[in-house]
Amino acid sequence: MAVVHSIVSRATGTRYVLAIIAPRASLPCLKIVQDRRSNAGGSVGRTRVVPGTTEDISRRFVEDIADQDDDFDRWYVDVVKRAELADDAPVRGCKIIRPYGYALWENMQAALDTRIKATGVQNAYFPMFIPESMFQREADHIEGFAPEVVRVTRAGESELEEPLVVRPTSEAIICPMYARWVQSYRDLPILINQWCSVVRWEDRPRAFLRTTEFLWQEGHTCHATPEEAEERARQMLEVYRDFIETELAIPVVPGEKSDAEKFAGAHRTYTVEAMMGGKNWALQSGTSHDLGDHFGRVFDIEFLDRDGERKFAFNTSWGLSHRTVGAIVMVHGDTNGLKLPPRVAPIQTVIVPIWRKEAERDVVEDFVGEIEARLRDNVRLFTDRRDDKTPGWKFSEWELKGVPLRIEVGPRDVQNGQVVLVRRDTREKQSVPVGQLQETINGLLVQIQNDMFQAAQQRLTDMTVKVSTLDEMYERISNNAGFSNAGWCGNAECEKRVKAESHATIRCIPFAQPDDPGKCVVCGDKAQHEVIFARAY
RNA sequence: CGGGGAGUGGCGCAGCUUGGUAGCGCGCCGCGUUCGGGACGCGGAGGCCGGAGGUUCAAAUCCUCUCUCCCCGACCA
Repeated sequence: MAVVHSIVSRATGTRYVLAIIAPRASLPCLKIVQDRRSNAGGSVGRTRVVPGTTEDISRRFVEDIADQDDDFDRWYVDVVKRAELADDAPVRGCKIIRPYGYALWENMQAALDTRIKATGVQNAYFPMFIPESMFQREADHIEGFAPEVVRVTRAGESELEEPLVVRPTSEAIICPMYARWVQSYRDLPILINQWCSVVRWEDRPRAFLRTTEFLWQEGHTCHATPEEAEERARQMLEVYRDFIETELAIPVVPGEKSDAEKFAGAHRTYTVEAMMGGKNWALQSGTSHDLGDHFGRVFDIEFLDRDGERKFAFNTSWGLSHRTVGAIVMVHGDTNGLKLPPRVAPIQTVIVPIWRKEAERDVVEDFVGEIEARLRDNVRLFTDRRDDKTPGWKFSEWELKGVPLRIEVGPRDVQNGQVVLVRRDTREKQSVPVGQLQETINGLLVQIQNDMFQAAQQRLTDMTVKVSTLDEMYERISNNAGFSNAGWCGNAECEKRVKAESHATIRCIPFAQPDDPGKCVVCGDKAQHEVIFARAY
């Protein structure tokens, strides 16, 4: 059935496999498939090994995203590019967020922004440039960010009298402004958020997950008491948890960071950690910091309290970035591409009209118009009317782009007054009479959102295992087996050793703790907490 | 910042060992036939071969220098 030849390119060391396949029909089918063992750059557009029968191959004739199990990182890059979420920029480490990816981000922004405002926070905007001297006032802060800070030293034709730092985060410019605005306890609290981009020079960029410039929101609050700041930090973490689980259908583990993993200059750092697909690595998906009065002291945010005492204010900061877009891709995606949660999907339902002859086209088009009129106001809808693509091509395309529901409308459907409705997540098809379409779609979108969350929750549960020995834990880590729960004595040395030996870090100390955390998985002393060890992006 | 690899139409690559003025697949444009799971035929457009210098009658190909990107390691949302 298939004749296979193997050729190794001298130039690149790449092995090519020529598979000549006898097809069902008379058309000869020659497929060049490539075994990627070279590290040559570039990925999109190549063809690859497709095991199976002739039928499989004709079905997946042009398959050019890597297989998830085969090479998950490559799969991620391919999907992001092919689904038109993002593209490479001419500047190192920077990415273009394309309209489809940006529409997704906008939907996420809207949902999160609403939640943030509901807690009494207002939006504002602070400049991206920070005078270097201001940035350097906080020692831990400058030390923490020094390797990745970009400085501007020239403007126009002249050297700047003082270099400007391009914000890697905005504490250093927001806190001095708070110092100016706060005189009395009556001026507190200040609750401000800003949507902006920040710049951190990165060595190993990955679209959405780690780029030189990235989009996020950063909230900065200022309080009269440590209790209030602590409460706010915890409150915003809960906002993130709710947002990520409800809108993105991604289950997370909320908890506290160890000292080593804390934000530079923070009193306490809280995090929500999610488990990605493929390698089951962790992704820090949102963080909230109780900064104590540290930044208040450094930046002179001083006020007269109601007891007549002068005091330094207590701050929090909290951020969630567009790396959560990457989380959606990695948590929900499958071998066919993206799978977007209905609540944030730019297109919730796509209509693919099908016809053979011009006469059919008119009939189908009328019917499609009727369907659009029924659905338009309640569903984010798009009709793919391109006539240079076949329906089959469109099915694959919209699956790749992760649209939750697809409506197929052909002449047969028009005749029966129904449509074929297909779920992206399960690929199940059903025929639905147009009269019931609106109702069915509304129900399915909710169902899909729930099912996606449940599936991710199931995997998180299955892939989180309590370990009691280092060997067991390292075994899991090297097998990409997911999260390992383990006792930890609280000693930074033990944490460091694990990182050096396995690349895994303490992702967080979960809020949900067992009655007895047992013994430290490293040194065997009595454990203070049960923590999650995992590799992270 | 250490180790490895690659730069040739939009994308993926071949050509280089053995110099002779660039080719394939996909994509793109036009026309026609198609269209219920990634269609096909015919006809087109598109490249000073990353850059600079050198050798030569002649350089994508040989030599020197340089830039960029990618992959693997140490740091990070």
